[in-house]
Amino acid sequence: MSENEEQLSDRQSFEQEQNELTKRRLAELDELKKQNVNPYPYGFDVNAYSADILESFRDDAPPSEVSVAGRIVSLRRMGKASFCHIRDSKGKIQIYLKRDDIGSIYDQFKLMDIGDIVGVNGVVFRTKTGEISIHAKSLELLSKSVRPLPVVKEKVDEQGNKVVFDPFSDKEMRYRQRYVDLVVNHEVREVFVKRARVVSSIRKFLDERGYLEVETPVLQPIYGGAAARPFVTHHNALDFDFYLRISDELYLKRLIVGGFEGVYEVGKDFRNEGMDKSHNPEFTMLELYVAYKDYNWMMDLVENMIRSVSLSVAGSAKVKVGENTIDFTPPWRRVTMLDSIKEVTGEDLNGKSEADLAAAAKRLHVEVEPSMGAGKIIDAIFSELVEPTLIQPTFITDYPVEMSPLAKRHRSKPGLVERFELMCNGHELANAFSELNDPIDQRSRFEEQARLKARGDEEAMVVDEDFLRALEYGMPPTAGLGIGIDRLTMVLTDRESIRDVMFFPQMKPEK
RNA sequence: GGGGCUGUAGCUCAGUGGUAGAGCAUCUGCCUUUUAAGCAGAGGGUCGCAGGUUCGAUCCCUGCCAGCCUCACCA
Repeated sequence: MSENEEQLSDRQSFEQEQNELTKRRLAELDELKKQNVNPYPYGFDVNAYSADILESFRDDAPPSEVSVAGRIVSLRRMGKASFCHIRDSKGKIQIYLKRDDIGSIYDQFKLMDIGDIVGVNGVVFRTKTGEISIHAKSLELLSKSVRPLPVVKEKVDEQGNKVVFDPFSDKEMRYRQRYVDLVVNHEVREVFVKRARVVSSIRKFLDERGYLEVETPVLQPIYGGAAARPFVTHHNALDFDFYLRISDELYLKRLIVGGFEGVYEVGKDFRNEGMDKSHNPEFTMLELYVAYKDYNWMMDLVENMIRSVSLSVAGSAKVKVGENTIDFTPPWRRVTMLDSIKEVTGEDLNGKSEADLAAAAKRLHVEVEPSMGAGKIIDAIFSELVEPTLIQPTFITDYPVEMSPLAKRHRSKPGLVERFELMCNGHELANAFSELNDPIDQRSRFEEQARLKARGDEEAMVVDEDFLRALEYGMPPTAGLGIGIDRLTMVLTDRESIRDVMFFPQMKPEK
């Protein structure tokens, strides 16, 4: 079937899909056109918003006239007078329409429905039952809705709690048709407003310190900077397969080599792996690299930055997340990975051989594979036993070198690197290190990764010769940081699924 | 990938091996300050898809599709 034929067939199926409700609305649309009403006009002069009107209304003030626009979300018709609520970007407000006041417009209004977008001009007043409303002098259809919206009703009970009836709650539909979710479940909108504030407050914080926001390639000939499987795509003109980036790291460090002393990028990374409550195939990452600094300095910066983000987004350094209250007030606890394991399990793994580590894992009922090296065993014990216990923001420091091929060796602890992860609410929020800038060591670390890859580790890194060449020219000592913006937003908005902080989380295509 | 749960009207959900149900929404009538408006009446369904068992399947069985939870994997 050709593309055109498919489109044609889609249109036919849309027509077949029309049910009684849709047909009814299409008939109303025709009737409005017959009455010379343009159901899709070009604009409307708005001069007021629902929430502002409700806030500024005074019973003893002279009546004020306003023009508002929004979507009809509830409707109560009583013969020759009607009430409806319209929702605009700031909230909703009741409209009162009386036939004797608006004449033929009232007949047009009878052809409108929940879901239609209207502009209203009228006078603000308070009804008998006390609700601040707009007494319409005119009403104009701004967009006719031909597909019925879920109708959610709510009331406030005696205790002052909002009770919702028939909520639009089907998760699949809420994600696939986020536009409906946003219209009907208005509180969803708040999450995304906060998300935008997370990003803008990070930008403000970093810009104020003089770091330069940059953009680096999403399509990369070699992927790197993280342990993950990539997506592959094809460039036709070059006849070459590119990878969608799994991280920005190696490009940003090239810019440090080039002489920028502080660069950051906020962008999408793509990882071709499983999906769950904290993983989406594409996600947003902040990466920051600052020359002449190390990971200790970076911990200070992260504390200050996230405190400042929390203040901007939540209005406080303390945030309620599920059952817990998380306090981002610095300083945060800093503990080495091995010490944290010792605290939780009583096992001192410092300097232990691989066999000793495997035995310790067995004692702790942590499953390990024979193929796992020392670093992976330690990581497995940490992930399973320690990570879930870390609710308050905590820096876990000094990781085994074999887990961190891009991090600089620890200045005093053999076998470890200068790396930290920020743990919070039982999850990792950030990852950072003193960046490895020794080109000889970097080459041998890549070669070790290549050996792992040859052994079947699909997530091992590949050797990036151009990146090595850049390091050979010389990179200053540098501190690097990555923060998962989605996960940070989850904490700051108290959402337990990454899907709830993304407008359009990945879904299998509808059939 | 394993396990569990789910899919019935526009929305939220009951339900049964024998013509498919409710509330809200919709439609008709009445109603000029209602608010989960109300009163009276009416219409609306490929019971996710495809097979199988059966005289008969929305229900039982198998496969598939999609979603959620969970484990594994994974930053």
